Amino acid sequence: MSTVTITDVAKHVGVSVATISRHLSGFTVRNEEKIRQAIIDLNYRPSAAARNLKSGRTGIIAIVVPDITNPFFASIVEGAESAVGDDRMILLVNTGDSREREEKALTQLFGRVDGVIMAPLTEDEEGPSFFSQFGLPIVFVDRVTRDGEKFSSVLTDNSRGASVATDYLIGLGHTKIAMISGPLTTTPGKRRADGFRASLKQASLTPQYFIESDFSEAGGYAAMCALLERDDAPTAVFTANNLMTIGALHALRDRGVQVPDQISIIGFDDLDFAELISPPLTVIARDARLQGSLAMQMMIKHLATGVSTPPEHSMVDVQLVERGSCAPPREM
Amino acid sequence: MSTVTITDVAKHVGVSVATISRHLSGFTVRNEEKIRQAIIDLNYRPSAAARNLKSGRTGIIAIVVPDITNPFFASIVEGAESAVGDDRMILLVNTGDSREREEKALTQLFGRVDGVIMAPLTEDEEGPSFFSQFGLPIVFVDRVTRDGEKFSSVLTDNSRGASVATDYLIGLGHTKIAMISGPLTTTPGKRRADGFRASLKQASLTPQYFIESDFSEAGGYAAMCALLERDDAPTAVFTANNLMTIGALHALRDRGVQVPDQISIIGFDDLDFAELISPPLTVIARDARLQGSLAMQMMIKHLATGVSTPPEHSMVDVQLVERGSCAPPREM
DNA sequence: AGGTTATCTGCAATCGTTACCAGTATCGAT
DNA sequence: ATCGATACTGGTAACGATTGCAGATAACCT
Repeated sequence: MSTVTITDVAKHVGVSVATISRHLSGFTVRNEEKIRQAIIDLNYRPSAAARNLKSGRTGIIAIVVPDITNPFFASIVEGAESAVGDDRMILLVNTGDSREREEKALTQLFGRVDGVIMAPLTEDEEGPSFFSQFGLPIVFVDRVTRDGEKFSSVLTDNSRGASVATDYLIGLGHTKIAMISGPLTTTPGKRRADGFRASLKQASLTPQYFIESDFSEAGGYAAMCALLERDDAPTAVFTANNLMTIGALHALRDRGVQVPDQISIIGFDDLDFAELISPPLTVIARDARLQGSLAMQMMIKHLATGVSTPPEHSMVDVQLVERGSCAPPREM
Repeated sequence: MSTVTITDVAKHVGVSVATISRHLSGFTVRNEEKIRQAIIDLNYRPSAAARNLKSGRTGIIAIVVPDITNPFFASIVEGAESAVGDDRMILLVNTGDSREREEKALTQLFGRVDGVIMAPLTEDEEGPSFFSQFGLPIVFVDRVTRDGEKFSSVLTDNSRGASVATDYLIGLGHTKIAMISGPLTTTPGKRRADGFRASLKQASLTPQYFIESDFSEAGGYAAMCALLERDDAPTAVFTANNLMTIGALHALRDRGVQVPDQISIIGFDDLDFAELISPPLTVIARDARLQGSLAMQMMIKHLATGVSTPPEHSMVDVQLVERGSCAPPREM
């Protein structure tokens, strides 16, 4: 099969390997045309492995996500892909949100990739040395670590997003407002919970309907069921991510609870089909594709300017997309 | 930084590099414990590039998809990830369904990966030599090429799926049945159209409402609009993939057309939120995760058994998931 | 003790490319 | 004709790991 090396091409043309190499690197050489032809004739493709070994670079950037089937992360990846350029490729790692797999991935990634974009949910618990030890450029997406000063990041204003959602419900007249939260050990989980609590406090309400869940559809379902079983059920609920929103909606549907007549619901992160749901879903939206693209741009810039450049941080905005799943409480 | 080589470790322990290498490869050597300690102390990680160069293997398998934000492909990738094992990783290429990017990817992939799982929509037009020239093991997902005998594949019974959908609509009493088809240049596009036509013919109906679209949400939207503008509009529509189904539903919603009262709709490929739509969407479903996992298993098996093994082909089944978006035609 | 395995070791070649170094041909200017 | 500058060229040492070979040491047997 295709085990043609630069030496074969050199022999075929009758020049040295150095000349072929120079041609490949874009320098002008004497037998341009003959070389070009020989490369095609022999079906020669430079060995990426050998190049990596010499240059120390691989042209591959890794993206670590907890769950690629979550539309939010799929969009992150797609955004990153769109910004990756012609000379680099993306290596995807799906951790299933397991800390162990994440760590193993980082170890395996070393030497295979030039940098890593990390968009997982788990919070760093290892302290400052953990990520630094790998000696890899890292850009974090929506995650804060104790290594914060050393790595770039693309963040969401999570607490503001949660506040906007909560304020919106308060503005509609709700007082019995629930939150189905993500794990408080994660950056987005914690920040969104903070925003929720802050808004309630501002309105002199207490967070009596706060449930910590796990960002999964099943978790959202279970949490919603728990809320509905209370004697004094809430009239509005804020779900902290897209999957839990879907789970909660399933629960409401299964119980025959009418939205927004009996309960209002607002989710964090938009969904492609939010308008198709009945009623159309009101959400806090942000541009995931942009976040992915921004992260990739940072990485490329970092790779170009060298290791010594100080880390950058950018914050993408959130906005309320009002559709039909929230209304004033029925009876007050 | 971490530019520790095997030589450094060898010096540190006071043995030759060969010994370290053997330890790394699992052979028993004399100073096990000292070596283990030195590796930790120096934070040594073997260079993947050097290993690749020697062994000719990278431990990376590429997956080429047209659009990672399409839930179907996200599930394919997730399934493949789940089957990849501890010693390999996945490199993702998002082609945006561009034939050009696909070809470029294949070129770049050579030498970087041990094999490629191709799940793109574009049909091979280059003839038998195109994929073979790269000398890479390839497993195709839901795609037939002229190189068919040389490569393994995981296929869907597309034409049966389309027939089941069409027969279902016919069984409900529909005669004015539309199909919003994918491009006929793609395997799934063509096969699904074939199944649709075959079923109509069986029932002595003519495919007068057949529209060839592009598997995109916008395409589905436009096609649905075109159908609705006809004087003699269809009473049922079969959309050939998930994105076009979403587009068609948006069109119906925007026009205020009631489903299933005024029109019945059945889609190909299930959606997470199909039950949340009102009415819940009836679809032809298949197990995308399984397809991805199967493809990866084939690849790993192929890599293990060597190049000479004959290609395998497997076919995953489709099934009708009846929900609420189809009903008998109102007026006949 | 002597001989035979068995086990481990270091040396050095190798993988395919790039980059440094020195060498040669070509050219124009004197 | 000589000189220097310019433009290419080929030889070769890296890059960091693996592996066949042969030598060394230890273990075992008679």
